[in-house]
Amino acid sequence: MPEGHTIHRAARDHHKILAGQHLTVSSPQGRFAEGASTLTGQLCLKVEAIGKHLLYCFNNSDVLHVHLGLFGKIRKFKLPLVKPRGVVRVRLVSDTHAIDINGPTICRVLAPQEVLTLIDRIGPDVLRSDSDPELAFNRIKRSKLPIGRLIMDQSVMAGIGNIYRSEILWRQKVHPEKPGNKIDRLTFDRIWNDAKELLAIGVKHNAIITVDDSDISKTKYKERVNIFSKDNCPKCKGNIKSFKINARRTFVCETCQPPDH
DNA sequence: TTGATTGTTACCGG
DNA sequence: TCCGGTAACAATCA
Repeated sequence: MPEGHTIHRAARDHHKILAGQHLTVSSPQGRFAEGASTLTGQLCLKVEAIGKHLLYCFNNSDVLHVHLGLFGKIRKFKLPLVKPRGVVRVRLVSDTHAIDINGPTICRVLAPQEVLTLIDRIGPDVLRSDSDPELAFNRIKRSKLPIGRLIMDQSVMAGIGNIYRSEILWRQKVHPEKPGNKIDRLTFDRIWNDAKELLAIGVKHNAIITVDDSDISKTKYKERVNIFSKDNCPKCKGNIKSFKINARRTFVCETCQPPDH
């Protein structure tokens, strides 16, 4: 489920519900996230997203670090507590709400130094105002790897997932197999800015929307994207080609995104 | 039951 | 050292 927009939306939402409160942290099914229950009673200071990572920061300088991976889910409830659905790894309870986290690949408590190490290996996040896109461009321009791989490499730049990758490169007319070192500055800026805008739309609507039509939030998923998992290009009607980059499906219209130039 | 999936990491071999 | 491929892990649904 999650690309960067999902995590940023959760962070914003959870901050409202949890910050400034002493939480109860538990693991209802008994599969304990490492050390999480020790956070019970701690004051939650803030919740923030860095790339696809969620950080719940507490008064004692501990941080609950969550990464949803491919299948992780977050559910939010108003009190009173309801029975957990599926295997809930961690349940965070404030005065008003409960948050259940199912299926994360990472769910653990970090000490301050570990948080710094984590932040250090995450590239600039397109959704954060404190990000420096220069760092991403420096990596890309020195790499022979395909741009489709680089923009989804969270250490190069953070936030883009498999759907946004195909959609952004199509919108910017860049072939996903073009090597990073052939991407000029203007093209990189277009990719970065488009990612920023699209993910922000994603946060707002809680959905991946990459077509330009307005009032699109009510339509079906398939109508919100241009080429991902589609057969024909909405612009030129030509065939969409599909292949894998890094074991993930990628889509390209080789008419609108010519392999050269 | 099988396969696929909006993710990431570790490990191996070239 | 770099890079591609593969497996592993997570949960759910068609």
